[in-house]
Amino acid sequence: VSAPDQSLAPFVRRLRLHADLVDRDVEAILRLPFVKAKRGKYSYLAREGDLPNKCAILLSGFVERHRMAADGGRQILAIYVAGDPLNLDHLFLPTADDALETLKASEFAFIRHKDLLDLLAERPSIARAMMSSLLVDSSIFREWTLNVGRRDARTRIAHLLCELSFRLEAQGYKPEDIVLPLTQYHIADAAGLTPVHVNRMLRQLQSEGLLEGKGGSFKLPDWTRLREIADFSPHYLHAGNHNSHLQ
Amino acid sequence: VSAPDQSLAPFVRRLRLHADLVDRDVEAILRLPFVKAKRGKYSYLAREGDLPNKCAILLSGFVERHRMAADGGRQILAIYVAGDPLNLDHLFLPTADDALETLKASEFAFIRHKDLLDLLAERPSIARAMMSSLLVDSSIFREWTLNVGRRDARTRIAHLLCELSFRLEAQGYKPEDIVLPLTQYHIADAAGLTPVHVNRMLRQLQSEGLLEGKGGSFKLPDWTRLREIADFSPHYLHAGNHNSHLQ
DNA sequence: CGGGGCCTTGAGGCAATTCAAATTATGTGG
DNA sequence: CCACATAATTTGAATTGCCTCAAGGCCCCG
Repeated sequence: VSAPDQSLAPFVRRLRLHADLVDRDVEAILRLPFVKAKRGKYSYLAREGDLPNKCAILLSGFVERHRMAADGGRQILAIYVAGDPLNLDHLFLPTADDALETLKASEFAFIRHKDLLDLLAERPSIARAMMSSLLVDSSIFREWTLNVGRRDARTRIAHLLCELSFRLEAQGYKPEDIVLPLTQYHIADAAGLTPVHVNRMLRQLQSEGLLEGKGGSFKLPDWTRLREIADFSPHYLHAGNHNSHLQ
Repeated sequence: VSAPDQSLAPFVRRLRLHADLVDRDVEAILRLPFVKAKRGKYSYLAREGDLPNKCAILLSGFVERHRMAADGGRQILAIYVAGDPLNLDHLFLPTADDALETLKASEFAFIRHKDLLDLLAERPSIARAMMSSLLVDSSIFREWTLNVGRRDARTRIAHLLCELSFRLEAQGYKPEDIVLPLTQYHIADAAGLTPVHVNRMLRQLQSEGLLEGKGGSFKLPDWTRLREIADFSPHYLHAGNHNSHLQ
């Protein structure tokens, strides 16, 4: 048997953040049938009300999930990084409740629901890993509510940047290589602020030496101090919390 | 065989909102071993960092889930009603990331993780129902982020009340019987506002005829109009969206 | 019938918004 | 590779929704 295609390796890395997988599990995932696809910047993968029959895994790039308010306001609800599954929800809920849009040119693997469900039925340890992954995503949604509901603008923005940076590092990126492809509009919509005010806060963070770069690509030179002012503690991400404690 | 205890019937009703269950499924759930318990008003069921080995199902009453910010601010992240499972997360993630606290005297069923996991392994349709339930909860978390991030105070509060009322109705309560046991502090912490401002908004809603009662027990006399000003549409609750579309 | 939690109201302040305009990047076709 | 169009950032000034601080009143429960 030849070595399988490594395209889904980032997905494996994501699953391994939260649960143990043995080699046979990994092989089974890598052998999943999938269709690879590329999308340009600001391209919609799904819209509210869609009825997808495939799950999308983000292999490279960045994707954002959002929902609209009646007055036209957009709330970004999640930002996905390489390795993240984007819409496992539709394995069990038919209709999409959010839109998915790329933040930059990105690559995806589309996996048919049936193929994924078969795998989960066959290999319980993969099913557990996927459950953990979904539940961590859920915990992240809650942290975003806390962020938007109870933290001031500066803290809120810092927290968002910390989380993304932390998740990218957990996925194997080196801190010094991390570049976030966010415009100030995206940060505003993720933090529940206006772009104007985001701008002022970013300049403040910059003058404090906590932030570098601009034009949609930020770097974080002083991770430790940023973390403090961001009220960021990574408990809620459950990285390294494996579920081997269960029988 | 005698008719099983009906204590877990509200849980069955919750699961049936999102997925189909046959009679044998229902029986299997009702026969789960559980410990019944009562708790008074404002009693903690769990705190951040706990390592529970049982899942709690809310049989009657109300429970709230919250997380704290560094400055002492509390963000309520979910409000649970009779039938809701409170912490299925711990089937797959060992440590609690939020606190759970009763809003009034309530009853619970505690089910050992092992017993629940065995049931899920044995009856895939129940596993699917539970997945749907978890994913709907996840969608609700996202709606709360939108609510807090992008809606003004009046809309935000109205939306919160609409959602609770809708979910209670879906669980079988008659609209005219619905009484929400929330203080203005709870509404404030759920909506990301201060109690003072909540008070002013409630009085405004009251003067518009959209709200009745006070002292921690609200009624909604004009559901239709409240729904409009609340920017509430129940798509995100996926009630009645069954997953029989698969295979 | 007394006390503590919860609600109510007012006045002043501030963080974030709105509106508007100038400046700087980005990308594309010639 | 430059010119041009468009998108994104930056800055200022005025406004406002919500907050803070403070005090008084209600009402439930012991």
